[in-house]
Amino acid sequence: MTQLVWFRNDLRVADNAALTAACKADDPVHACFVVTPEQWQEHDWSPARVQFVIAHANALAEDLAKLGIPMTFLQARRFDDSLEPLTQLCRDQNIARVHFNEEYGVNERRRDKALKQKLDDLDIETCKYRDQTVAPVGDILTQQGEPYSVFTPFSRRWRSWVDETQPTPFPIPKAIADPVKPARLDEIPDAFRDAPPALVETGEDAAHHQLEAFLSERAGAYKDDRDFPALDGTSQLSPYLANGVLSGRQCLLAARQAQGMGGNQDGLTTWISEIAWRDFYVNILYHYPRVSMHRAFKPETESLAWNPPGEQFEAWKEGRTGIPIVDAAMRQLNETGWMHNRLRMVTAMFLTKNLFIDWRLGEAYFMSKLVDGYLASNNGGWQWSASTGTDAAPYFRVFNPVTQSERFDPKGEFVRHWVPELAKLDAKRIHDPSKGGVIPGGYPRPIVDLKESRKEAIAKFQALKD
DNA sequence: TGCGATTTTAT
DNA sequence: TAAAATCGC
Repeated sequence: MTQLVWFRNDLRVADNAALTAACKADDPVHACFVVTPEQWQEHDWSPARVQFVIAHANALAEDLAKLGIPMTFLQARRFDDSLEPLTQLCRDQNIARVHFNEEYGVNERRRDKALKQKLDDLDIETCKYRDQTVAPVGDILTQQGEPYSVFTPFSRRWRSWVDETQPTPFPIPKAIADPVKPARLDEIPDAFRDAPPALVETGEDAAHHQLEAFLSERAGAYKDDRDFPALDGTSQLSPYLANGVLSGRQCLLAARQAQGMGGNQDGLTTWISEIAWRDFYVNILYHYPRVSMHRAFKPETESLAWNPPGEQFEAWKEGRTGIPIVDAAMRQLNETGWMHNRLRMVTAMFLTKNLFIDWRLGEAYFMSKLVDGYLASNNGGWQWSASTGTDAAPYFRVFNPVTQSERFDPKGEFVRHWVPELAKLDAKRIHDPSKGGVIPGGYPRPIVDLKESRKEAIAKFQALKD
């Protein structure tokens, strides 16, 4: 009776429901991971993310090898092509049960359903686990048994679920056999060769060190510092979370322990609510699959006539809009594969409201660059900014990127770092160099009038009501 | 986590 | 008369 664990978006040995279940019986355990480059391209995975995933799939194979669990790396072009090698592996290894943790994108769900049917025919059992979130997906519901579509009541319910349930992470399974030689993926698929340098260290241990360092050194100031992109105010754990090297549950438990030890309660509470946001958006994806099918959560916004993406879209992508904070943020994204969260909102709102370009194009571009690209959160964030989503920004509440820059980068340090053309401007002028004085050579004038475009966007949303 | 116009309030 | 509160997009 050999057990197979299929790893996908859960590249960890600690706190892994599928792995824990597979190791429970006294049976041999095998592991596998499927490389699907064309599917990844269709899903706009970035080179940074693919390289992160491959590095962590290798690290996982090493950790599993120490537990006596051999890893097989399978190759397929797309999800559809992955069923055949998976079932072949099951036959070769005489697998009795396949264990995996659920994923919630439509293509992933279709793939898993098709695999289950195939395995049923072969008399192989399929065991799936709701391990992507802190509270199992689908369990946080209103008193009427409906899914929440507003964050605040969701998070209240989520918090009391956490208090009642006191979830604890699964420990790393004990070794089930002698160590084996780890398998290794050496090839990076061609499309993903060109990536920025790794943002964070590789491996589950490194992820846990970073979590501990954040909680002991910076989480206390999180509430005060997290909105200032020039500060090191955020946890920087998102690449690990997005790809399952860390679980939300591990982060939550570590944060609650830090709270119990008297850490700054406000900072930790604010950070915990970010973990709740992650669960919230995964639940939205689960209950409303249309959001992962390029559809708006709010159907009436489907009729908005977005501007065709032309030169303005190119300028946004490349960080030459003439709005310094937008350009600084886009250059940070392009050069590092990561963007500060406040700036994700600022740049997304600028694209969707001031340039009035379809949020789907921005969503796809972010995915194509981010090392922490995570369907649920990225889609949720974009639809929030575009006012097409659940609990979205009201359409009339449009960020002014210059005001945001003055408020959250008051000395202009962040802008100065990423837009060196403007380095000589003082803190008064750097947020809006087109306002009086000479614009430094090579830096463009704003490609859009912020005031006018804001008014037009509000009018277009207003017209939906008539 | 908006902004600007208008009305009300404090002195 | 200026600051604060309120209103509507």
